[in-house]
Amino acid sequence: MHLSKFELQVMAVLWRGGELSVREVHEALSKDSAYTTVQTILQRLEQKGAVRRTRKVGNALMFEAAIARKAVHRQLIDELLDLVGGSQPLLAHLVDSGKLSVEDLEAIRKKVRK
Amino acid sequence: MHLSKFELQVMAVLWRGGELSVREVHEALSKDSAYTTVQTILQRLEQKGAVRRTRKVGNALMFEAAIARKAVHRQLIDELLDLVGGSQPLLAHLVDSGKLSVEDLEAIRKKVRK
DNA sequence: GTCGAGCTACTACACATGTAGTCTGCTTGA
DNA sequence: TCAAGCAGACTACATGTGTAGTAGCTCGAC
Repeated sequence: MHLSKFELQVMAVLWRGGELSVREVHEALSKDSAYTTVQTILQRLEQKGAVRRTRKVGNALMFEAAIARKAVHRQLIDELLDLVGGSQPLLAHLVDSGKLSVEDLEAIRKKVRK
Repeated sequence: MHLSKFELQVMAVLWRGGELSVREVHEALSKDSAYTTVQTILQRLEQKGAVRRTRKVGNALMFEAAIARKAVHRQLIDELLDLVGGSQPLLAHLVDSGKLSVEDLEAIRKKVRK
């Protein structure tokens, strides 16, 4: 399954918020897009099986993520690794651009040990 | 500027190979796509300013990358960081999926020191 | 019971992308 | 010199994606 950039943003909202209505997702997205646009994306996500309807609250349908955030993120990361040529180059880039500090590395090293 | 997945694959070939003809790029891509498809992609990349023609060798045009691999990769990585929520989660994923060893971390740590 | 606000379902459209065919012209070897 | 072949230019098309409007239904308040 492939999710577009906007679809991923909507998924991110659902992963954070759990069960949400279209309106709630729309508000979480800072309203850069129209309400109906968010609605359409949610519909497409449902067709793709990434999201499911749970119940109706008043007039509104509630949606929740139907796929795991971890799985999706892992796939994204794997694709990126292919493009940049592995973990080493990726980390090198992060260090270069100052996005990875010695403290970050230390924290991860502890995790690996466990 | 936004490059699609296939466009990125073509760029990767050019970053590796330097100045190449359409045929050479096509062969480097394992011929999963038709020759003319690669031709089209190269054309689009040229329109986007990601690639430029250098000279003619016999009948064939030669192409080379007009944008730096580093800059493109950095952008890709930044986008991914946004999606997964920063370096920490990214590294955590890498560790989880066994793509990041203690040795990798050690190597990077040395780099940071420098 | 009725009406209005809000929500869904359906439809639409432009642009990006992956894919590739065809036509025409240049190049080079015979 | 002339033809065969290779290459470029142009064209085409299905699908994905971002974007949003409209029509009609539903629920709650009065």
